Amino acid sequence: MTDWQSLLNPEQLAAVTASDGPLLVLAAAGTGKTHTLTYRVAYLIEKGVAPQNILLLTFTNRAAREMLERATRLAGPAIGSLWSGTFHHICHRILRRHADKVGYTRSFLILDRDDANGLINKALKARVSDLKHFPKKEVLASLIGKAANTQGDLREIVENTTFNDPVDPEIVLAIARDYAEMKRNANAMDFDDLLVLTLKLFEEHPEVLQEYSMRFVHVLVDEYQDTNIIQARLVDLLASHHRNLMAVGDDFQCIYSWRGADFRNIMDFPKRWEGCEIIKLERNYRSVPEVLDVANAVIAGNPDQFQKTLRAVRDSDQVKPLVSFLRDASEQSKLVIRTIQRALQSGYAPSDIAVLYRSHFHVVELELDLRRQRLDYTLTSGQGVFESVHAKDVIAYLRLCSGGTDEFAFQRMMALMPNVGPKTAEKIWQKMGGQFNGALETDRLKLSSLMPKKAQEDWAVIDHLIGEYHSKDLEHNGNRAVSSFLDTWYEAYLRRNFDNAEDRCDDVAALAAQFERGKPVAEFLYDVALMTNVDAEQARAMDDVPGIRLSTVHQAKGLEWPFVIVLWCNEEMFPSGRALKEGDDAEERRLFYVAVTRAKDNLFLCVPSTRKIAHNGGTLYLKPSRFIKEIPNELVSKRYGFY
DNA sequence: GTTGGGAGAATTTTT
DNA sequence: TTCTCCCAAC
Repeated sequence: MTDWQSLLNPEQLAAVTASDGPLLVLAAAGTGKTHTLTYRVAYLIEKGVAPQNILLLTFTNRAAREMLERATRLAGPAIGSLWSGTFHHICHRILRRHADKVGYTRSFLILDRDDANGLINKALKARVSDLKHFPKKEVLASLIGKAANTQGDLREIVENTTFNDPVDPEIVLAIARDYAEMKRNANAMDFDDLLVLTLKLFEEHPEVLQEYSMRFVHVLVDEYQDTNIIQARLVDLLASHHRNLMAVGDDFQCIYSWRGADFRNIMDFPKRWEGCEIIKLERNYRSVPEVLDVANAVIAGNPDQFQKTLRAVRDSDQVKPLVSFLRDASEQSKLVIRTIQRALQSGYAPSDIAVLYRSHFHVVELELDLRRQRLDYTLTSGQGVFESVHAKDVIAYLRLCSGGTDEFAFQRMMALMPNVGPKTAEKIWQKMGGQFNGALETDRLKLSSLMPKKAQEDWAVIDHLIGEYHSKDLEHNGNRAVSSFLDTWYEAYLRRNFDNAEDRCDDVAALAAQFERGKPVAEFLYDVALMTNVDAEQARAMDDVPGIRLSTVHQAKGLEWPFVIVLWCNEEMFPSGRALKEGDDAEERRLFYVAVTRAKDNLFLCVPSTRKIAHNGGTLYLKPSRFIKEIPNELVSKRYGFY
């Protein structure tokens, strides 16, 4: 028997050993949320609950992996049969079994953002002639996504949004309908559909819901404050039979409302789950009191929260967080680099240091300077490896190899052929009768005969590869399939078309290396579809020595570093001007709170006073962030200029 | 219909 | 500085 008492503080112990029934754990930053959740899993298993009767829902793959690893260490390998993963993963898993009940086949495809935007663009072009005075595909995608994630009325959303030019909601509705129809015809779901259709499945097929709600005796949800209405509803349904629901979250850290997250879900949890127990975790093990004082001061600016105060467990180190007022980006860069070098000299490892910022473009200049100084860093924001064109090409090739009808992979491969553009590709697709299965020789022969003369030679190579690696051979030869593709054709293609072909090849090789762990290709392809650049970087960093971490605040949630530097604490930057246009500053303040609470020992806040405007070279004056002004003077040291 | 050049715009956060 | 769109030439 495990001695839980010696491993946990009284509040954590209460949460871990809570009896059956609904339970809300309000866990402030750094109070051992993950710790508590993993011990809860281990406790349940020790108590005799079978792992396959436990469902653990998270928001990121990283959190899922981390908790599973830790719980395995506590409870042993049997834990493998526990269901854990992101909402999207679990929904995906469920839909693979029941997709036929919501109008799809079980071999449905998953659209990434580019695929989805491409379809929307198609609908847009068909409906609107004057594209200059109509919202772009990205804007339309976000409107449609907002409607899906909030289960709201698209017309209302359009009517309540301000555009440069007046927009007829009818046209947007028509485009949304076209988009939905195209998805269905292609047997494809976007990310939102995974959630929406699972909910639909449960609501329309009580027998399916019953199977899962009976199976999951215990449902545990991490980061509950970031659930949107669909996710909250899914959780309610899944836990409806046994009523053993443990929701863990921190309303202070709700930072995804632009994606439909609604922190009222956590505020209303006690109402929806009557008689639920509430436990607050407020003892912070992470940070020195100087950092926590700032964090508490920052969040005090927000109304409408569960009252929680971070209480330090650690002793003071007598060093207050530092606010540095600087002239411009280059001075900021210099200061950051000097700070990093001093930290390294005093014995910190590069991986102890993180540089955080509101938006990816804030870090571009610093990245160049770090490279010049030959400091190792890991950048996780911006476009990830899996989002790059070349990675998608390779994935499309793998999808074709693995058989089944996949119009998106088909179109992408066609576009790589010389003299084949969108029109020809579409024509060939039609002549193929709207299908191509790489596993069927008849399909491959037919396709080869339809290729234009100029593309024949290139296609013959690909056709040969697909033939060689079709379904059954492919299963455990993913990396070989990819390296053959690279060696016999794609590398040459890259060299012909790009001057950074080397880098692209490296990315592809890294992708091939993902197979080394013996994962079947089909599974790999599903994972890739739901993977983010954070996951990609992490997979890569496993072998490398991780350097200084450069990350957006969003990606930094749940992580901690001894040294944290926050860039661009200015109005318009942090809080972001765009976000302010959408609503009040409460969410930006929560985001700033998340940034501050990542720091264990040292916190540096940078406040440059100007920035360059990228295109015309002009200079823009920036006020210090309101969040800096809200911190009482005595809680921080202030430094002006670069010494 | 495709391709490549050139001009122009643009920079939130992510499953 | 990097992607994206538009137009003109093959």
